[in-house]
Amino acid sequence: MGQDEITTRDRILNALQRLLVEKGSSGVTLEAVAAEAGVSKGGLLYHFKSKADLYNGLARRYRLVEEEHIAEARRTGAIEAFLRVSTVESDESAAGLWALFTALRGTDELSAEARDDLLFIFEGWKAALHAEIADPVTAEIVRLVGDGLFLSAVSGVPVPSPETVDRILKRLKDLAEHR
Amino acid sequence: MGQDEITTRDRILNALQRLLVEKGSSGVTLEAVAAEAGVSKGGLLYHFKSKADLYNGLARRYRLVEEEHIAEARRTGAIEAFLRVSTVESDESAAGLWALFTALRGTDELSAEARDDLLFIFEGWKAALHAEIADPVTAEIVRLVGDGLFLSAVSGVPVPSPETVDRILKRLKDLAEHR
DNA sequence: GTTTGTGTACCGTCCAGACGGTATAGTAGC
DNA sequence: GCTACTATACCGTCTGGACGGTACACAAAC
Repeated sequence: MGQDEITTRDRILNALQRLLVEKGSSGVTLEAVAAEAGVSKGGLLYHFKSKADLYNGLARRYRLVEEEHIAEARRTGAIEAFLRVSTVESDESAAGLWALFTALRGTDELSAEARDDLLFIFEGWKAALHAEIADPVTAEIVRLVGDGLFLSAVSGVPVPSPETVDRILKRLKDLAEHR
Repeated sequence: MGQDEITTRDRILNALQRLLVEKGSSGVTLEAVAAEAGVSKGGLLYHFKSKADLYNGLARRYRLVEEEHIAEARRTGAIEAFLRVSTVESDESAAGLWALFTALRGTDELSAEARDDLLFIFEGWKAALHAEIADPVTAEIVRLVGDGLFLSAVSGVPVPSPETVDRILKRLKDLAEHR
């Protein structure tokens, strides 16, 4: 299998993500994921030996991707990167992350492993913000605004307009710099 | 049935809330809720004619309670009330609200009705904050910090210490007043 | 003032379907 | 001959929901 082709494994994880976003965790069955990925049920179970293993795989993939984001943000400016990332509306990946995050609690089909992978993402952003912003109270405010934006963007709660987000970003940058 | 006794209906909703918090939405089955409430399955279905109806009932109850909170907060000061409400860690009602909120999406067993009831709560707080804070950008920042706090408090993401919350509150009040 | 009827508040059982997971036999490509 | 699958059949379990029945309170009707 060539390295420029998408692996079946990734196709399966994409299918899981899509189903999670579109139908929610109750729509995720082994057969549905297999069908969505264009794979037989047996084929799916060849790659992921159980449903929990499937969720673990997706969580792990999110973590690896987000580690990259965070590392880059530490170079280019964490405040702006964080608020931009948190605002992504209608982004499939963000919606998937949220869907996985909410599916995670309340279901014991999610292992502590997956949970830790996802929490790591939040912790990683937190650490990056505190590294960049001297005052810890301001850093926490920025973090909470970002988490609030993420919650809004991805869960149907009213989301501020892009212009408002820009003004919020400017205000927070001011707070972080002088004073 | 005396008016000082708790109704069976409320006992059932309490049971649903408890199960939602402790086991998550996958732990919510008609039989489990009935058992938790000390009612037979048939009895449960007498009060709520389907699982969706059951969720609707809980969402509606949250909305009614929260309308009261918001109305009071408009009298006593929305900023502080909002951030305090959002910080409630290990509060059963808040945890239940969160559990319901996350169970809501991703399952079609939740009607638009229930969804609207919960979104109303977020909208209500938003309106109260904007009524109290002249500058809309500041008002949005306060709202997002609160939503971020709520997300943190209730979902396992790292939560700031109570002292930090106090300092955040003070900082936000300063922002809201002068300038 | 007891028979008759109506509504409310349940209980217990049953069932068709869906689900996770296992198993097995077979196939195409390297 | 091993890897990466497909296809199909099957099992045990659980679930939402439907259903029939029960107990009791209250009210007319006679």
